[in-house]
Amino acid sequence: MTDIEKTLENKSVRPTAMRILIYKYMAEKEIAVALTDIENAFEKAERTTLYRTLKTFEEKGIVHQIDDGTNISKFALCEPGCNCELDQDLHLHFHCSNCDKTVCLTEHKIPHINLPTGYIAEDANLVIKGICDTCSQH
Amino acid sequence: MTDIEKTLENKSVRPTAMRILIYKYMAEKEIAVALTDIENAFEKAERTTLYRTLKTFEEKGIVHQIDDGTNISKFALCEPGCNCELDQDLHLHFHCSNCDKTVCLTEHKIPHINLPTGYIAEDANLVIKGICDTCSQH
DNA sequence: CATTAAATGCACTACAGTTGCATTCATAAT
DNA sequence: ATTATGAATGCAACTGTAGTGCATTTAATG
Ligand SMILES: [Mn+2]
Ligand SMILES: [Mn+2]
Ligand SMILES: [Zn+2]
Ligand SMILES: [Zn+2]
Repeated sequence: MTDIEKTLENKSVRPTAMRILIYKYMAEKEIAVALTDIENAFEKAERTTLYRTLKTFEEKGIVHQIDDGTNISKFALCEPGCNCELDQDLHLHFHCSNCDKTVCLTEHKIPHINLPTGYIAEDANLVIKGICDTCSQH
Repeated sequence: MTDIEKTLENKSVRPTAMRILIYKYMAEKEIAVALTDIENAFEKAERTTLYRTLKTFEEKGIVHQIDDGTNISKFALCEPGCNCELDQDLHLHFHCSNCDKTVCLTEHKIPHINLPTGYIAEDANLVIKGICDTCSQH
């Protein structure tokens, strides 16, 4: 049994062939991926299966969904120990307006924000847009 | 000439009947509105006209577009003196998961964030999700 | 009134997201 | 080993937002 299979089983997700492929694909990519990215990476992939796989992964805390402002949902593997299903891993995300990639800045947490009276915060999303490290070198 | 007409002309936007109506509608609403909200508010409204009106308003700095994480673009009137077309009015937004409304917290600016080396910030979007002041009272 | 450009209305496209249902597959019980 | 069961997948279709092309109407100008 491979590491990926173990990871999936630990999260109560049956390690099917497609799920393992998707997990591996996301692990190799260092950036957040869209449904369409995965679809294009595997010629034989069925959009619905990918969609439901990502949904399952998200529900089981394997990936987290990212809204980077492009109106296309991105997904990234959760770090080990990340409890984002409890909204307790509020790291920020960076979207490069040049190469269009979105990355997790897992070490950079969203600072605490004081809200007006009556407002109760449950979750937060912070996206910085700009030029990524790769693009700024050229 | 009404105040609204003056405001539009000051921003080099011709104050047509529909534009005045849309502006008035947004001014009366205290919350951010979606294209569909406006469409439903005026039976006779043409979706394309609303779409292009909001686009014009945004280009001329009359409204700013808000990505509140719902994947439905919202719009809100800019405060007087807001220069959001220069990405210099980085206030945060609050989205209520109960009543689904989105509000500008114009007094609450997005704190400065230190990024890893090589990353250049140009814009930022911070959305807090939770329970709004109205919903938390009940 | 005639000219001209902006604004609007209508039709249609593009695409991410989503769902229903039939089929296949894996697992566990018999 | 066979069968029963539910999960996973494949296929088709639908939804809703966003966006574009083009003809027509409207408003400003001389
Ligand atoms: Mn992330
Ligand atoms: Mn705002
Ligand atoms: Zn880049
Ligand atoms: Zn509310």
